Amino acid sequence: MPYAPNHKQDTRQRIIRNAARLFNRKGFAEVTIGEIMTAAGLTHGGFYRHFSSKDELYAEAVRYFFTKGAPEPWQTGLDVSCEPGQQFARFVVDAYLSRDHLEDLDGSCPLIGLPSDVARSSPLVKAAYREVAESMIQVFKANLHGPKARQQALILVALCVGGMVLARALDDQALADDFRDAAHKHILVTTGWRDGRHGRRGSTFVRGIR
Amino acid sequence: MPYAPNHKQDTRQRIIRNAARLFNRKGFAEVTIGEIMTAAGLTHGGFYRHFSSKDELYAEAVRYFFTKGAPEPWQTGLDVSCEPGQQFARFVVDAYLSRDHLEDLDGSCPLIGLPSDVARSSPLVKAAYREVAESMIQVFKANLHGPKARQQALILVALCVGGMVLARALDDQALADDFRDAAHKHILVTTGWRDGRHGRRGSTFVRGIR
DNA sequence: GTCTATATCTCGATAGAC
DNA sequence: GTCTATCGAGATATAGAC
Repeated sequence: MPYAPNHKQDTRQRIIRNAARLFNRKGFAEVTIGEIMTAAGLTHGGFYRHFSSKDELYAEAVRYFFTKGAPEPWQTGLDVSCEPGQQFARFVVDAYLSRDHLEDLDGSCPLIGLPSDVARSSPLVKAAYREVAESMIQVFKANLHGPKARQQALILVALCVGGMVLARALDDQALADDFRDAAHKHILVTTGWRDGRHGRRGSTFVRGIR
Repeated sequence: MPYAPNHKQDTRQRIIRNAARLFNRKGFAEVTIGEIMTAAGLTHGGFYRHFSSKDELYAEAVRYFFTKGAPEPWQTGLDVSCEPGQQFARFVVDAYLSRDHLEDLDGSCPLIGLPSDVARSSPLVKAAYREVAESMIQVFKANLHGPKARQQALILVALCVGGMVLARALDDQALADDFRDAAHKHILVTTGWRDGRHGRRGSTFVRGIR
């Protein structure tokens, strides 16, 4: 018996992990199944023993980010989704709008890596995308107060995603940085989390976040 | 002489117009040249007498929105880019975050229809995308005051784009509406343009905008 | 469970007639 | 300027050996 009991599960996870990376970097249509399988150390013939279609894998790959792919502290926060105080939410904002995150084409949040791809995808994929969005809303909402906590959380998510999506699509790094900084400052000021300085110490603060 | 003097120009414009619509709806990779040419009433063989590659057409299609594709008042504002008062900027925000705009998959602003596609495209395409983004920044900036006018304009753009990009990618219409409304209210309140009611009269206010 | 081999299809781009 | 015809590359998905 040459296969370990959970060998297939491991292989499946390896496929998903590599698919998430490749989809994030190149988009859905531009990645081939053969490419994914090769990256996972397999040949493309065996793909259909794990997934019934490329689309099904796509949904799994989107979900992957917040189940296994996100950095450690983000991970933790998503599980409990109500860490004490504002420390964690502040950490997420810093990390999300950081240059590291902008440049991490492989491992970034799918919310900013795949928005227009998902908008045109199957319900299966959109559902996975919504799960990620809702968990992000929850993270912010848990650290806000008052009756408008949810509405404010939505604004923070829209600002984080909007700022990063634009920064990603722009060839002009100065303009991209302006978008990130403006969004970051505005969030810190309107939430009262801090006086609103970023830029200078932003990148060191979140170094290693991916 | 069976061809009118500007026949080629007209044909070229017809190709671009149909390409913009198809790219917006289906994404870059999912649209074939044959499909575009058929929509323009031609066969795909003649394509390369107008464009040297699919990529070149893509850049033209992105640019098309704000040179010819946007609704009339938006058009006007983009040309002059400094209408008097806040009336025009307010109009743009209403229209941008409207349900009509959300549902207009063919004719929407490329900023929200193609962000992740453009992020992975050639410098040519990204340059066109930047032109659209910068013109939108200008529209807002011209209607804001003080030394922070530009920074505030960036925030408005990020909120408009972020809110709509998320709304587009979500299968849940209630959540999509929440994002649009939250972004809209927040903009009106922080700019002081109005007290911040949307939703109920939002769609009638911008009816006919596309 | 994973391999090789292949059927079937579709695309971008070119060539040459009209 | 636009057509028809076609090349060559590369895709998804399947079949069957091991």
